[in-house]
Amino acid sequence: MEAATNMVELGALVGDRARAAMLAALMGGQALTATELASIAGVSKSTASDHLGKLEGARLVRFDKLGRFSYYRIASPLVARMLESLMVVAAIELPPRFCPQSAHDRQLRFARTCYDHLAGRLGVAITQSMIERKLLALSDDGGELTERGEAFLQASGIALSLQTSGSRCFCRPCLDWSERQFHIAGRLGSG
Amino acid sequence: MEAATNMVELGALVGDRARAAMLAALMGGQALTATELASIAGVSKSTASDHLGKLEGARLVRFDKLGRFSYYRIASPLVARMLESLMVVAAIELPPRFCPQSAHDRQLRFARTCYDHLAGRLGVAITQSMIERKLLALSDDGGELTERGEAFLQASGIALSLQTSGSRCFCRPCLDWSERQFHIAGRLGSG
DNA sequence: AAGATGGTTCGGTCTGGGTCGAACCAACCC
DNA sequence: GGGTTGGTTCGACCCAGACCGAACCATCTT
Repeated sequence: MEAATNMVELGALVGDRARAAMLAALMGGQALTATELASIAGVSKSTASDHLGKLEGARLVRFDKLGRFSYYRIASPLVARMLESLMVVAAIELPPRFCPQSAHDRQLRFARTCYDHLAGRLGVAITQSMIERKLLALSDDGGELTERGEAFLQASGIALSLQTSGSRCFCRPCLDWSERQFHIAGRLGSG
Repeated sequence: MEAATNMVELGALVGDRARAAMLAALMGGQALTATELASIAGVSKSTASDHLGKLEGARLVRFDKLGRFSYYRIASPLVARMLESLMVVAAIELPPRFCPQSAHDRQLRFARTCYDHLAGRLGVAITQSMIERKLLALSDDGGELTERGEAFLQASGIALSLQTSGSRCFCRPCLDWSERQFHIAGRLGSG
């Protein structure tokens, strides 16, 4: 089963406290420096450098050198979606356990971006509201604006290029790992 | 970053040769016994039992006891999609390397089911053919049958309940890890 | 030039967890 | 009952890899 060997490598990469903390932080969408990531992960700079080297070697993250700073970020939307799906399963399938919340964690749960779209309590609330007001209809793997929804957005002055022929899905549901509710991914979510 | 701790556990679970081999085997969709999985993973029964216990503890797999046999299977479609996304990233993002193919692997690449829908060289070929003949249109996150496509399936005598109000998306693209091409997931793919 | 800061490389240490065999339990068959 | 096979538990072993500090290089400031 050679096909599985790469998956092993990938899992092992994510299956480390420090690296996972770094990846989770980078899921915020903005690039972070090596020292920032070391601080977040709670390891020394040398250890962080080692980890980041491995993540970069596996093409999970990319980095740009700006002067003496190395700005790391998630390598691709594909990687982001993989991590998101990991977080979803981690949040739902794993047996519940005691999980103390830091102030920073609470703040993150309120409003955060999920790589490239709005998430957290705020993102979920907006989505729920739109569904209740019948502006939006979501299924398991896709979703669409209702006619009322289109009119509503037009009226709100939100400009949207509604051509659905583009390569990116207009919106898709993205199960939020912190709120365990759906929010909106795709073009609509990043508006 | 407590939110990441569960993800670590999950990654570590997948990031082991034996467990990944078991999960990959179970992605075939059919339930397998502990001994079969031990053989596939190339470990002793005791080791396999240990691994399966951990996977079951994390709710990644479920098992039913039938007599003295324990039949293990993937716990949920959510887990299957997570593993699929891992395989996709593993196949694409990781730097290419020499990867010898066993006869069994080649066979698997030709026709396999991806948890619950058709995949492998065959599934990809069907999908490509349908797109070329303009029976099907796929975007990044969704897809739909064209009018020609609906007519074609009707004519082929393939019965489909086309009510899109159901909870499951009619079809969605699923990037194949072995062929690196799209195939069809969702209701259409399992028909 | 000198100092400060970001980042990497290199040895060396140490622990978590993957591994097995043996003993044991449970279900089936004769 | 006695034998066989599927599966789990336990104890002991061992190694991959996570970690750090120190030395080092690169970039920027003064």
